[in-house]
Amino acid sequence: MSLALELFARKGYHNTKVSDVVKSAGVSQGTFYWYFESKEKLAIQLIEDGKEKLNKVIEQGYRKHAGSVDDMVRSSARLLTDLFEFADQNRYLMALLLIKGQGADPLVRDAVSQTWLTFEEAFKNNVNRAIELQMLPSTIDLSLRVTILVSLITGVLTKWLFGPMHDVDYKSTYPPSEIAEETARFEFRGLMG
Amino acid sequence: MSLALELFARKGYHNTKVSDVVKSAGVSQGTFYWYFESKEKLAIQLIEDGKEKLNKVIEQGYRKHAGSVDDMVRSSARLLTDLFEFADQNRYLMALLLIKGQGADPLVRDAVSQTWLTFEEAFKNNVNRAIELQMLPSTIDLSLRVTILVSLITGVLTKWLFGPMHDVDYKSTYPPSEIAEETARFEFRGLMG
Amino acid sequence: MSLALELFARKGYHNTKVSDVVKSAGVSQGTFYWYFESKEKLAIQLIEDGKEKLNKVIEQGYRKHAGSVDDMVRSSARLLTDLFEFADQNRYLMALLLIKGQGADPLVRDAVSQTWLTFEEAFKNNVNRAIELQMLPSTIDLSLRVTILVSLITGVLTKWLFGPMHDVDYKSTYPPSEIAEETARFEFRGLMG
Amino acid sequence: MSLALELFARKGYHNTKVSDVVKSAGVSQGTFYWYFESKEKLAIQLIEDGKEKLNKVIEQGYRKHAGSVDDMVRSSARLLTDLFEFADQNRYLMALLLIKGQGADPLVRDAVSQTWLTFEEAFKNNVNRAIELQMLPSTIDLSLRVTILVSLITGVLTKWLFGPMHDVDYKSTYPPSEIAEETARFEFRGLMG
DNA sequence: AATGAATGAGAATTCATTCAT
DNA sequence: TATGAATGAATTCTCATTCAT
Repeated sequence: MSLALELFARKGYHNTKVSDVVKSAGVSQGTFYWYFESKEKLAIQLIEDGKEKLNKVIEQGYRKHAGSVDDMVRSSARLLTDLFEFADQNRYLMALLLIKGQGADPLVRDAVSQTWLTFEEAFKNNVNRAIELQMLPSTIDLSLRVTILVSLITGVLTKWLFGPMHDVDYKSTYPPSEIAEETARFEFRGLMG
Repeated sequence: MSLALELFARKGYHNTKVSDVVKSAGVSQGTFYWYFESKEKLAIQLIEDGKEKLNKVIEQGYRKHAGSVDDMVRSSARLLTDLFEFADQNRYLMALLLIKGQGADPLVRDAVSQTWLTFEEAFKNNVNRAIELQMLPSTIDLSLRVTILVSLITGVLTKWLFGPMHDVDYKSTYPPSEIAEETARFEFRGLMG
Repeated sequence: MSLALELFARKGYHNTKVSDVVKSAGVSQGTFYWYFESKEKLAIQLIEDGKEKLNKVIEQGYRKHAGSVDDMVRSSARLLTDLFEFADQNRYLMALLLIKGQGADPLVRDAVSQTWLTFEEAFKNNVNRAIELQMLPSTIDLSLRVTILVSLITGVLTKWLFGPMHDVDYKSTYPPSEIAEETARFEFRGLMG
Repeated sequence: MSLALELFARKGYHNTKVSDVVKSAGVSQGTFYWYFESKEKLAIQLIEDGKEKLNKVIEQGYRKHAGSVDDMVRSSARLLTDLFEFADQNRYLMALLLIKGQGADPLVRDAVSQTWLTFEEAFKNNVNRAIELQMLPSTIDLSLRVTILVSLITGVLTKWLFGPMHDVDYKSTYPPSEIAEETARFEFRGLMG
């Protein structure tokens, strides 16, 4: 299955044939259909499994106590570092979620979109929590700012992971912590208004 | 051709069949091949035509004179407003460039990637210009910040245009100017460090 | 038309597209159909025109008077020299008749076959004439020997013109007269029994 | 596969559609591509398999010991009888090699040409052997005579198998042995100079 | 559980021919 | 006469899926 994930990530959904998947796994075509209902279902399952893992990372960073501004930037940076590290260790999953999934069939695309909806929801909760704890000013356009924030994070993540040419094997020169801190600074300043 | 663009944008490259394109245009299958070498070449041509138009928008916003900080935010907001308005009026093109292109065949993907490389280059020049004019502090990690900036812009653009579900017909509640201004503020604060 | 002949000879009937023919002639596709009913008819016409020319060559060599054995070999060699020279000057025609024509459509193939039937007939008449003039012994298996004779001639002609790889641009090291004389010797000895 | 060979022989390469082949075999179109990479590869494989079989026939006739002139004619006649019998039992193969193959695509044509190159080589070796054994005079133009000899054989073979109209179902009135003997006589006289 | 041969519904593309101008 | 855009039927090939073993 992780072999299939790599293939989807590298070649895209449509350019990954069932025959490619079984070849890489060293089994027969028929065997594939004993394990998976269809190619589409396999892709959806891969995405949903990935969604769970991704959510766990974000939930762990969920803000619990109030703190100073410094605390806030630091905890944001920590969460983003976790996220970037997770992403780096799950490149094929991220490639499917960030880049290749949208070229697939409707149900696969929906699974990808759901993943990012959940992701955004988690961030919204986190920002809301910061407002509750009065670490951030409450503004009317919170939703817009969170939108921008999530766009910033996925945008940076994509570029950091895959570079400008969307190469699955791209390796950024920046370590996760550095990109996370810089992004957190953008985030903080942006959210502070 | 713009009909094909819409189809690519809506259904993706692989799920848009040549038969769909000709049906929507009301011509025969053979006629398609009188005008286009292949489906792949058509997609590439659409992307390259779009790239030109997109570049024109950005070039017009190129910074010429020094100015105050306020000037800078305002001129950035103006450029972004132009960009968002262009994107809004060329939703199908942007869908292909931002979302659907990466699911296509290698040469099509390359054309998309080239478009964003050029895009990033233009922004880098613009920021460099601002540094020359001493509107921005020169920092070592300019490249990283521009990367983040471009990620921010494409991320916001994608979400504003197509919403969280990547729906081609999505309509944001924010007008171009507002999203542009808010993004410019993020940008400015981020770039100022 | 001679351009079409060359294309048929080089690429074969099916691999020569009407679009190739018109391109080489510098006219439009439509114009082709003003001059020729169809691609098939064009090929047939080319073959039938060639048949006429080929027949003229053989008819000129038709035996009129009795002569010595030496006369006979010499007149045979002369006929074959004429034939080989004609063939050399009409390589594209010969390629179509000897090699490429059989890959074409039924009616084209028939035209080719008819050409060789006529060719064989002419040789049969010539041998008959030699028997009448008592230059050759009358044998029961004349027909078989003429068959072998014609096979010999077309076989040698093909190889001499196009070499072992059937290359239209092949150039034999033997001049027409030499190959003709050698073939005539084979012929004479064969026919004499 | 032998069904495909028959179709190629009867209708020619281009007029034999993959759909014809699968229809005659009673399988689906997809099955064809399970067994063969492409129509072209199938034709090439058929030709190369045939080449092997044809070579075996000629190799068995390879001259080993010196003998009288009579021996030579007899052994030549025996080889040719074998060849004609083989050809008669492999009419479809011979039709492809002798007639239809040249109308096909370049790679198929090359496979056919290679077959005849090998064939000629084998005959050249055989004649050389006869010269070594001093059964034939050594002459300068051996190469020319072998060329003529091979032309004679393929020419006679073609006519004997398929008649003047190149009809795959043609049946000559001469038995293999008779045509072989007559051809051997032509051959012998020709080679003796 | 596993195989691998078989399927068949399309897919892109080709090309001889037609036709309005 | 000549054009070139348009046609559509035909063709090769693909590939997710099925099924007998």
